[in-house]
Amino acid sequence: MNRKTPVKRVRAKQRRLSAVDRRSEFVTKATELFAEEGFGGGTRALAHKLGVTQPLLYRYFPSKDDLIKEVYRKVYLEPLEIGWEKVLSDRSRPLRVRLQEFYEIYTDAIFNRRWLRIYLYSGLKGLDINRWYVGMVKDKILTRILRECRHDAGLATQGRPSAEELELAWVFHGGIFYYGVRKYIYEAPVLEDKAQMISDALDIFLAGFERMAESATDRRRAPIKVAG
Amino acid sequence: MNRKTPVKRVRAKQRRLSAVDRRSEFVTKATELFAEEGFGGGTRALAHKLGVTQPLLYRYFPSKDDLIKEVYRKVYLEPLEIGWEKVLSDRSRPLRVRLQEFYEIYTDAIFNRRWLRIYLYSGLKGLDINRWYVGMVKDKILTRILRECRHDAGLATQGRPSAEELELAWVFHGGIFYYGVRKYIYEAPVLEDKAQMISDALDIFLAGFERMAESATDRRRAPIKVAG
DNA sequence: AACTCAGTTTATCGATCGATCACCAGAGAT
DNA sequence: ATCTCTGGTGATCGATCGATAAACTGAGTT
Repeated sequence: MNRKTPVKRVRAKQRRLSAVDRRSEFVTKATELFAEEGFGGGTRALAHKLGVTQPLLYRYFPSKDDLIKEVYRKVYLEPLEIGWEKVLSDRSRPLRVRLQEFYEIYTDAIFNRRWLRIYLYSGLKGLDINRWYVGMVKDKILTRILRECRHDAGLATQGRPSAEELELAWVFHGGIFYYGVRKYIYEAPVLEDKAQMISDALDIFLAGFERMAESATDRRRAPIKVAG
Repeated sequence: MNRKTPVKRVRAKQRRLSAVDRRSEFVTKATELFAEEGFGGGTRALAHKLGVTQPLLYRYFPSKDDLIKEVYRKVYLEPLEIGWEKVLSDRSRPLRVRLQEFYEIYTDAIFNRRWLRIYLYSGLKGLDINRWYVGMVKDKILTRILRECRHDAGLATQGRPSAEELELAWVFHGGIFYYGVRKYIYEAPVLEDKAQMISDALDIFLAGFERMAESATDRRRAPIKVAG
């Protein structure tokens, strides 16, 4: 072993891809990696997942941060492609059925390990896109649900929902969301029948909304609150 | 400037602390740091927060991981010091009042940026302590609440709650928890009156539980579910 | 057969990370 | 005044990080 053996370096069969394919493969695998390791996941580990070397990343993205932004875009925008608004607003079907179907579709889209973990990691970073998403949920989902509920209860559907109504909807929505967190982040045992969980949650939400609507018609402000 | 000036290196006034004080100061500041930066936060940044040098950390902790474990212990065990069970189980007071008070105390303890962020970060790491905490919530809080609810509704309080009951309680609990996440993690606007939010959430949960209890006495299994 | 050019690799840089070691400093005991 | 014990510092190591520069490779064009 005193001679520098010219081993010819059997290079792993270099798999060439088109630029667009390679780029999207980077984003896909980066989503997987960052979902597991957080955004601190290394560029070398990412390259390894693709079976390429690390500097190749920088032919497609100026920096790791740009790659991360692409991951955000993909993760946040992907589930939005399904048309939600229609399901909620189609008044030819009963409200209860619409809500059930909407939340089954919505949770089918976001209840998976990848989406939830990326969402939580990005939330902890306090990025604008996360605030944008929360605002979107409020405007496109909760406000719409409340409007339909008011319509269904024979109330005026004008203007914005009250802060208390909105909070009610948030607690309901958050309760369902937390089911996904428990199952896919904490990996805790949950009620297997997701549709049943949604149905039960809807039962109590709708009952609660009716109760609130009734007391709101009686008095101007419902003094339900019990002193702590 | 051609001579090596012996500037005498005015060393920052070395603030000596007792071993126990310094150690606990490390844990406290580490909690702050890790809450903001995640557990990837650097040991040098931590030392800087104490106004000491980085190697000093290793006189008190064998490794960064041991420090992290200490942070876990402190964060997870601190809010447990308040006696919860008593508030929930004191049947001399109305159930509604007990639940309201319990959740006000509980959320006072955990609804702050530090606790919630450490909790989420540790949850994403999938550590045992996180599973332990979730199990604790289930056994010490939700199961107890359900037992009191059953007692209040004149039902049998034997044995474990059904999976569906438990899920109902989880959705309720998760809805309240998500209020804290929205406020302190997403920093989104929330209904300012936390007690009001708890009161409203309790209203719909209790109404929902009664409904469920009624249908459970009628039929053996409530076929409420609407096909999706 | 020689040329071209886009996809990929090798080698390496500077910064930062957790961790180790030898040494320093100062309050209390003798 | 000296010794001792302990909290604290300075210097530095090896590993790993994101990023850059230059060289290589091979299918398509001429």
